[in-house]
Amino acid sequence: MADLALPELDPTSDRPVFKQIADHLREAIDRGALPPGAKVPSESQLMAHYGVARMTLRNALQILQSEGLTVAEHGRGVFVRSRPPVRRLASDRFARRHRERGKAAFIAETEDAGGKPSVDSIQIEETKAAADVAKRLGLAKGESVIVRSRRYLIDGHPVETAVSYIPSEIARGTRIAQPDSGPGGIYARLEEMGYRLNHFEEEIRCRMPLREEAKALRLAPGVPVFHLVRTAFADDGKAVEICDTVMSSDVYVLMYQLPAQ
Amino acid sequence: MADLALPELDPTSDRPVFKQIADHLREAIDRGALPPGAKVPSESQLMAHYGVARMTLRNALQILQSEGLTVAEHGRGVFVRSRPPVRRLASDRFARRHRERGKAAFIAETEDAGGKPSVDSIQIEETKAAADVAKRLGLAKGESVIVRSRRYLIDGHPVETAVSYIPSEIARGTRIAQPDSGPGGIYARLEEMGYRLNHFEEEIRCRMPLREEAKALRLAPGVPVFHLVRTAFADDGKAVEICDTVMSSDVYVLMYQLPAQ
DNA sequence: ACCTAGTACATGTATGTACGAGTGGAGGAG
DNA sequence: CTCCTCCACTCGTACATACATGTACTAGGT
Repeated sequence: MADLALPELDPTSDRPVFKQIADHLREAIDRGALPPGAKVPSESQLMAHYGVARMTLRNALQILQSEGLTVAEHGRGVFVRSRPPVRRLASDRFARRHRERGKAAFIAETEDAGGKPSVDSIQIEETKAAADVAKRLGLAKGESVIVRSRRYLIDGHPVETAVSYIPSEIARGTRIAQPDSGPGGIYARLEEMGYRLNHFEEEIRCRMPLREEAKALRLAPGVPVFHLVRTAFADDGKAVEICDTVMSSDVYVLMYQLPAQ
Repeated sequence: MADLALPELDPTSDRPVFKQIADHLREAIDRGALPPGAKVPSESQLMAHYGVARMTLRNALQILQSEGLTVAEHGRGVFVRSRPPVRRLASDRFARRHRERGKAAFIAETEDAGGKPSVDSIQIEETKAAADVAKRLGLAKGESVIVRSRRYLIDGHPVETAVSYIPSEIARGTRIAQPDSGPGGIYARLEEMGYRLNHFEEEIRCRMPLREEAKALRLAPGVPVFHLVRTAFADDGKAVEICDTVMSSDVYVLMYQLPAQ
């Protein structure tokens, strides 16, 4: 703790003690005195250093945690998070040339990056489309859709959940309604069936995860998620699929190319 | 509080009390019993209802706040956040046809959406490019860049901060190095100067804000930010500008179009 | 050599108290 | 009637204490 050089509290400051302590630790992290993976001094050590109550300290540590700077591990200590964004999604990831290699976008990308992709929790059901889904797909309210849910993992770590909706009229009885949708994924099947894909629209939000999302993606506290809704349009201008995905923000960097013209 | 129908605690559950309370309140919010803007029962009311200590309650409320579901207002109460995403950035926002209308992207978009755009804190300086900036701009380390910082507001509320970097060799002595960059913004100036823009690349991350960012954007606790870095490429393939922006996630939804081909 | 119990230490949960500080309404002074 | 003071209620900060629970290491027994 010596090299940390944590300053003393400033009793004249208006800033509350627990925030001052959080500032000191944050600064130490920024400065590199507490590099990623390093153990933050324990609560008792910090209590002794600052001469404050444990609650005050926990409030300070809570701030850092909610900022995503640290993770607490029960019984072990508090550690500085290391968050190397691993995956980048480029804007040509759904290009037909990739699909023709016979691999779904996620699989191809992950292997290219040297990771081991996997998919689990695949569930398929058929239900009436909810209002927003129906709207995006251009369906009448109450029309039926095939719902494909699954979770993507890289090297065993969950990174993304995805739920696709395809009009039942298109997908019923096809391989799209099977757990294994076959080489090239859903989009390859759609094209085989004559729905030549024209373009995609992606809508991106950023927010804190719901409880179930945090659980499914094993997110540390203070980690927000990308919420991405992609709509696939066929050549006739009709939407043929929408895919609702929630992605851990630690792992993803999204990349897009925009025309200037 | 009667219509809230908050359940009693389950003493047999393994789930800690403060999390159970958070669950109840979250459920009430989801259910609509606590609509956006509604006042959450005060700490003392909840203490009476559940028969727990104040700290326990504050822990529960802290969870909701860190999830971005509520905001506490000192002396008034805790309220359910209403967060209508207002702005959508379409992927053609930098199309030349908009630029030729003589308005910068932000101004045009905001006015179209019926808001009053403004820009403040405009600062211009010239410094040596940091490593990552130099790399993106294809400059040698230590080469000089013009740095334009500013903050964008809609109806007086800050929504985005942006910092642009342009090689000094290009921008020095031009209007780009002036606080008012003129009609159509930086990109219009670059094209006038013969750097015909070819395409843009955007790189999007999502994370919790730093303290200064939260302050500059007046973010409530539990609100993450989009961190977007755009690189503008001229027809010769060289990068002519990069723009590093931090956007409040409750105000923005980003939209992109991807080709299928 | 191996396994186990104990122990020290870490964070997690929960109670209680006290006072500070912002908000807004009630009620009295002018 | 208006203004202002005061008070009740809100959340914010900080203290002290207790016990629960997870982790890692050590000493001891088998």
